Amino acid sequence: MPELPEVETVRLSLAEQVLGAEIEGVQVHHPDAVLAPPPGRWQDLLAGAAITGTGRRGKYLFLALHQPNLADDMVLLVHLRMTGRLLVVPGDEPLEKHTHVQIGLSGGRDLRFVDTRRFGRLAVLPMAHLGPVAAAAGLAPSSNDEDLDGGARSSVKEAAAALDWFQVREALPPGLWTLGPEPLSRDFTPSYLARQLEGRKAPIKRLLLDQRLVAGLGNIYVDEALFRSRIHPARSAGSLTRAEIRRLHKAIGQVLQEGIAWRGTTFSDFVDSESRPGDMGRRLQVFRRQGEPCPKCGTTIEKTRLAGRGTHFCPRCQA
DNA sequence: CGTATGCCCTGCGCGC
DNA sequence: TGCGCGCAGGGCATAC
Repeated sequence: MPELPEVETVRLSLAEQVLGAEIEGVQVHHPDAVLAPPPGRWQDLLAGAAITGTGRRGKYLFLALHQPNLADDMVLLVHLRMTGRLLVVPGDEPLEKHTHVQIGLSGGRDLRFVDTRRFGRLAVLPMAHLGPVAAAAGLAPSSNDEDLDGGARSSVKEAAAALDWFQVREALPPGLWTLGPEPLSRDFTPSYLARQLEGRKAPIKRLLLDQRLVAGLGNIYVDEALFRSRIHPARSAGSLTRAEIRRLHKAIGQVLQEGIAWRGTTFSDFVDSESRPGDMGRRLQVFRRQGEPCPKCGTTIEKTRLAGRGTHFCPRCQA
């Protein structure tokens, strides 16, 4: 299940592999995988575009696309959800089952979106319409002024018009516009976290999974951060002391950094764009370790259900 | 507004 | 060996 470290791992490997590549063709094999524009428009819209940048915001991954025909840069938005994979493979490789979108690149390679469970989604939109989200994701538009002469200029269309962006905007996931701060940025401070938790009765785990509070945490890293800060996942958020909030804030940063450093957690599906699994799984201290001894105190790790999710914790360390 | 629930979807592991 | 069932869960619609 790709969370922030897994999405960042995919972004980094994609940047190595496809930055500067040109898109030669697009085939949408499963229409449900694309939110917008309609599947039939992808080929014309993307063919000839160059991949000029990568970005990430929470669990959303972005590729910046520079199409010489268009006045504005575009963005390919990807959410991997549970089992989505973005793979770069030789273009003549047989299509793996559940390959929903196939993007042919210069150099005879394919960028493929493969997703067993079909929860993942792709979209193309004008970069300008991502607004502040684009900047927060680390995307910067490139100018078309330099590579157009007067004749070409008159034929340039705006990406907004080409994409019928009103429809595109309607189709985008609403959660994209309400993401909380990046947990590894300066915006995510202990005092911000304290303000968000103040007076809240909900279990701390449920709030940490809410992308509006902080962007990019999922089930794995929430369980790990709560273990490392010695807080029971069912604790009422408003009952956390200042010391506990400081510990939690620190643990969130550490566990995410560690996840990125080890290139993500692989249980079954997750791989980066070179199909390499991540090594963080063996570093996890409680997630999917029910029945094993707690690495700190030896007590048997338990698994319960909280906020609709499997929840792992040490009943002794996390009082 | 805050919170709880069900849905989407496929593969896998379990019990019989 | 085969079959059916439950589980896995991110995000969102819906209900209260």
